[in-house]
Amino acid sequence: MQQGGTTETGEELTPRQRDVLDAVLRLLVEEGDHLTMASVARRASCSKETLYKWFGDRDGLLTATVRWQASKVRVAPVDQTRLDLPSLTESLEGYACDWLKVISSDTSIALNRVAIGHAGSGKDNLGAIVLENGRFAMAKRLKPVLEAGRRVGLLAFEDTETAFRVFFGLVGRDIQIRLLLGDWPGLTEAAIADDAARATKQFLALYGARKNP
Amino acid sequence: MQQGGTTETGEELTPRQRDVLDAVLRLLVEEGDHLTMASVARRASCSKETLYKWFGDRDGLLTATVRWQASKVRVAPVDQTRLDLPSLTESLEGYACDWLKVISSDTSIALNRVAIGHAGSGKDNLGAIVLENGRFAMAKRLKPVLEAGRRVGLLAFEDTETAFRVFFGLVGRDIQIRLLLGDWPGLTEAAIADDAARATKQFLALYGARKNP
DNA sequence: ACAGAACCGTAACGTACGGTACGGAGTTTG
DNA sequence: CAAACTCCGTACCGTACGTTACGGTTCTGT
Repeated sequence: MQQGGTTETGEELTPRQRDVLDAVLRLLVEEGDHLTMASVARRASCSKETLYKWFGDRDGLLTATVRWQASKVRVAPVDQTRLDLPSLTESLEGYACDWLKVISSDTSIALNRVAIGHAGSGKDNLGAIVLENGRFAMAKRLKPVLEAGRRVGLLAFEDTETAFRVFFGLVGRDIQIRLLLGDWPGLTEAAIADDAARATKQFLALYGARKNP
Repeated sequence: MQQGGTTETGEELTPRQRDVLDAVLRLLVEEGDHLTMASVARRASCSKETLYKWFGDRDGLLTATVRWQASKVRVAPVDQTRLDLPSLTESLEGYACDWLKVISSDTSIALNRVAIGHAGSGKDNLGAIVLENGRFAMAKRLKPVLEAGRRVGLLAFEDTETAFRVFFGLVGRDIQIRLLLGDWPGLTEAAIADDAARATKQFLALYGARKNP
């Protein structure tokens, strides 16, 4: 399962350090895991010695970068003031849009790629960090909405986790794996909106409560 | 390496060469992309010179390995003799089972990881090969079934591609990305069967002809 | 049996890169 | 100004690994 890990949220970073990590992020998008400590130092206009002093080693730098990006992505939770079918639909669609935008962003793709590469040579836990701040964070954010929907009789399901995973599948489908493998399933703003609407409609068709007695 | 690799299906390989590629496959599962030419030569009991003579360079070896694995995975197409709801359901469930077994296998995970890593440092087209023999091959295999189902009035959809992708999402959900990132969503034989049945049921609920548009 | 090709094992070469050391410039403290 | 600290730029070191080279052994055809 997800190990709790040190819950350092990527804070206690100086502005200068954030700049460095942003440079790493940009390099990661451009060169993938192929970036070298020298290229980072050059791009960030800092010395390698400083990199090692701040982040320990290459893996530490990568880990800090993943954490830093994760701390930036935190989106506002979907809050439910009044719950009716239109507002629930809107929440789900907005959530799906957010999610599709995240997974199709250059940064997310690059980060997932490097985390997956490291998961192969299982040295550090980049994969766990990415998973914790991606897939699991999104679940934590959506589940209260699903359960609220069930409480007021708009949704019907037994297991929240299962329902979430179905929604996840309906939204993401083959998009993430294709992007990671270098395919480009043309995700425009409009296509994302369409996808979000379709996924929401289908999810409601599967888990929407029938007319109550 | 000089590309020129067109539609080489991984054939014209001698048995000895296949043995070598199988060794690469095993090493890929064990060490990920971290394998060295020396380790391959040692494991396969061949000389490095032979590796370079046969496969050109490291990327050529990896490409040949991906092609070789792809040529092994070819599963028999789902054939439809008579089409009624039970047989369609069975076809879809069987297909989903196959697919889940493939994506959760050590070999598939290792291969997807290395292909994704290479897609990042976009040097060769491993990602395209994996995609072509994975996701797209599965689509080619299932689409005739879906269209046959529509022809006899069991299914209702406009775009076959869209319907396929929804089924893909319902089956795979978050499983592949979690496996690639090193998470282990406990996929037993029984869990796979359950998942396949659930996905099929939900797909029929969405696209079964009895349903409203 | 013999020549030549194919192949194995190992050694050697060159380079890329992670990690370290050091001098110097800028800033803070006193 | 001086001492202490931080950090940049660069040179340096050791190692890992891709690639090549070569001597020795097995296989193949005549």
